[in-house]
Amino acid sequence: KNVLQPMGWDAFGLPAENAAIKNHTAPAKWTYANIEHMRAQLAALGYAIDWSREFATCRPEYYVHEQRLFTRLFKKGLAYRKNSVVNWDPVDQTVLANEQVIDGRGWRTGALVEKREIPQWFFRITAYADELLRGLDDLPGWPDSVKTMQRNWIGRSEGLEIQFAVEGAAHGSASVAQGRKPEATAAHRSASLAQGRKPEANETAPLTVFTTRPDTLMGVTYLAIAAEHPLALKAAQSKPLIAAFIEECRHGGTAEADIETAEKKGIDTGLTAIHPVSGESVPIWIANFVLMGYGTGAVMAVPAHDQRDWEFATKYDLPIRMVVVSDAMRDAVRELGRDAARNSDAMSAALGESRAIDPYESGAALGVIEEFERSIIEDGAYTDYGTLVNSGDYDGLDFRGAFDALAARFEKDGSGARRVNFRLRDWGVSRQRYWGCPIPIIYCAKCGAVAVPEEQLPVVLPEDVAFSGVKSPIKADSEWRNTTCPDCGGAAERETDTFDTFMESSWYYARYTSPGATDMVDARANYWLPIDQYIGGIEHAILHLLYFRFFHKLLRDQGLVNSDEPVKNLLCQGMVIAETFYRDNGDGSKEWINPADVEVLRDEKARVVGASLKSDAQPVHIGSTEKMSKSKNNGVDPQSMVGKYGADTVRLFSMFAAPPDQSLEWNEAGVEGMSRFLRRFWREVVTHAANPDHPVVDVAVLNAAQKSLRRQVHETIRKVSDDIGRRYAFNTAIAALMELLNATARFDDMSEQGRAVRHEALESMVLLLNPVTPHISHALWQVLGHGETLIEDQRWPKADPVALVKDTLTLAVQVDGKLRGTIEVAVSESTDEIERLALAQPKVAEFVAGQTPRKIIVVPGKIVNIVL
RNA sequence: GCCGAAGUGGCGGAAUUGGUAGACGCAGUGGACUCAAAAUCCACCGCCCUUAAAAGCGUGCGGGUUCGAGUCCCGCCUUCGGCACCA
Repeated sequence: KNVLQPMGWDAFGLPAENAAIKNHTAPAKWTYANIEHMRAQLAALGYAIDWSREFATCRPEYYVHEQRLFTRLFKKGLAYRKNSVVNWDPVDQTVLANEQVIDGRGWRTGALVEKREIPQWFFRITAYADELLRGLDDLPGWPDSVKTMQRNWIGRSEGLEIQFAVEGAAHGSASVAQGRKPEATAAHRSASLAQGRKPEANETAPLTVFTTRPDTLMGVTYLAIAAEHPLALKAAQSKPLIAAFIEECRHGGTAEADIETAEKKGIDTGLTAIHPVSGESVPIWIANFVLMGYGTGAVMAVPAHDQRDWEFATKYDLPIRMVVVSDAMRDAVRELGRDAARNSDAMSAALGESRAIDPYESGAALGVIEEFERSIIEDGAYTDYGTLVNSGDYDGLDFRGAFDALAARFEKDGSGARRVNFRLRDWGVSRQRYWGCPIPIIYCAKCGAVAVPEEQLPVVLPEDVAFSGVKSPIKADSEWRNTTCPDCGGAAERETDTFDTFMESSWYYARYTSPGATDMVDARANYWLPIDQYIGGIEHAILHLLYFRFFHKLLRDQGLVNSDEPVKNLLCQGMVIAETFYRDNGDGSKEWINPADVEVLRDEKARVVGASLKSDAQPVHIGSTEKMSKSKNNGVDPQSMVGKYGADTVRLFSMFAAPPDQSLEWNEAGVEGMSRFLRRFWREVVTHAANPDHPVVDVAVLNAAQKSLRRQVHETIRKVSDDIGRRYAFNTAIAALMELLNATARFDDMSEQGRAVRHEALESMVLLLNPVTPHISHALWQVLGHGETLIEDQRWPKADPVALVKDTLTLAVQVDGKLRGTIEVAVSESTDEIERLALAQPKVAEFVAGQTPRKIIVVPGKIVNIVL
């Protein structure tokens, strides 16, 4: 019960390098009844693809398990269908991956992409958001970085949902103070922070916003809604400019990165909302950075205390109203207020007792406050928590106080409520592909979406389909598509989307425990799960590792497994990265060229100045350095190295190159050294074994040199065990073994005990290297005289505490923190004697030069620092 | 833009809990062996000044804490991973 290692699930789907299929130039009739068929077809086309590592759940015989799970989730409401916005390639009429949309890195850019809403299937992962978040606290064997990323991704936030009544009439200039100067704001302030007036009966349903900063509510100067918001669409009906803006928002990627980095743009709807506390009218804008998918698709904008709102307000000349001051500012004003309050103590009393404050009552305080407000207006939002001002009844409260007071107020009149919101969105599992596991749904005009009954599962793909150019062939295959409704028996159509391959990577580990099971897994799963040690790339820190945890909980709730989490210990490897090279195809797409086919040109300082294709010597563009991937064609095949040096050398080399959690730019320089090390090791063992007797170490009679080598042997055993077993630091484990080999080679004692110590050293090294170089270790174990036993059956060596005992230590001696010499002291030496020896050290004495040290710091076993 | 990492010689990297920066390996330089080459072995190998020694400088940049900082704190820069359809 030990280690499960994920296999390359990239091999699940159709290989991206199969250009014939991607470009729809494959034979018109394509038989792909199952993966085996597809492999044969690809082989016939000359694509050598090794499917032996393929994970089996993409095979039709496993469809039934996923489909059965899906139909059960569908009936429980955990799987549902809704419209979702995707990146659409209008030229190829296909869904684009976000990767393909980003300018300079992918195939398509801005204008060539549009957003399109298509119906998609989702798994309700958000129903498990809280459990997925809390579960992270019970995963001590996971890296903190991954847990932090998952916490942030799930993004639990507490806030208020607040309703703003919408007015039909266009707002006039009188509604909100337009000026952004402090004087104007002050003037405005006197105009009204009056009692909230009740919204009148409205033509339009109230607009609900979610905010985590209700303390800034009185600073709201506009509302922003998503381009897809119903209110925006309604406004577009009568206003062509708004319709044009919404259309503009339909272009550009759907990726969060695109939205966050895009220029902030907006347009006034002409509609206004009524502030629920002040009763003021605030304009409603459409903004490209507000997403329909997040929260309610509408936000309250507080430019004084949110940087994005500030930028938007500055750009469109919307008012900025300060309603929170920093605690430092509050304290400063309090001081000034105290000074100025000989007669009227209102200011300090207010600040001290949380009553209404008016900083403008004190001339000195006014200056300070005005300065603060000016800095907000001119330099940017103040986004930290602080004390409320300009907020009527709420003046003087802090964040928590304002939150509670406003929550109570809105909950009382039903115009708002406390709410926990998650950033996490439901998992879209539909893919518009013609391979993979079909989604077992039938659409009936009368009954709607109906799950295929379990006894009719699995739904399999048709044997023969015809490519029709741009669409998934099964969508055009009316014979397969047309069916009857399982409920009413009427004419109906099958869902033609298939599942995302993240589905397979979410349960393969569980299936591995139960080969041949008739259900997804059987009782064997509970013996093996959770996995003790899982290893995977850091690029999966969020999506795969979250879906995978979610799926495990689904399996648990189906009664298939009895644990809460799939994996106890997680090691995330860094990426192997490599440079990318490409040529523009002239249609916005790029042809990616493998680094092996490229000649990199360098100047005399070894800086890269250009690159050309080896085959035609014509220049190619140099892209960014990225993780190796099929889509960027920047993978390197270690097979040529294996052919030249052997698998053990290549394994040793890749383990030695860097610690596993660090990313590494692949470079074959250095493999020669690994080969050299293994050859030396081989020679050392064979030379030693030429002498057939293997004397046993007698600790009592060892001389100093023998003791010293033996100590190094056992220190190495201890270090390698810790490096491999606890630290996953294979590179330093190998370095320690190299040092031990160097020491052993220098050790030329041919006496009986000399050979005994050498034998122990070499035998230990063979055992310690076995996990990394199993072939050579296996052979050398035999060479060392173990003809009858296998190294695979040996116990891992254990450090002998007797061998580790040391008599003396070397201490570094610093003068004023600078290293000036070292001293050799007995392990048990007293501090006083160490101080005396340190001061007596010639180099140290020179720097002390007769001065009396102010302080001598002795850190046992490490260092002495003499402070002058 | 946001979240998570990383930045140390010519190169990959080491320094595990704040305690001798550069282990180990590559590349390089000099030497031994050899008719010669390969292989192997020995020595040197951060920067600066220098015949040499000594001193000084040095872990992306700018500050700070500490007897002592690659390691901790504050502010930046650059690179990599993720940002929901690459998987």
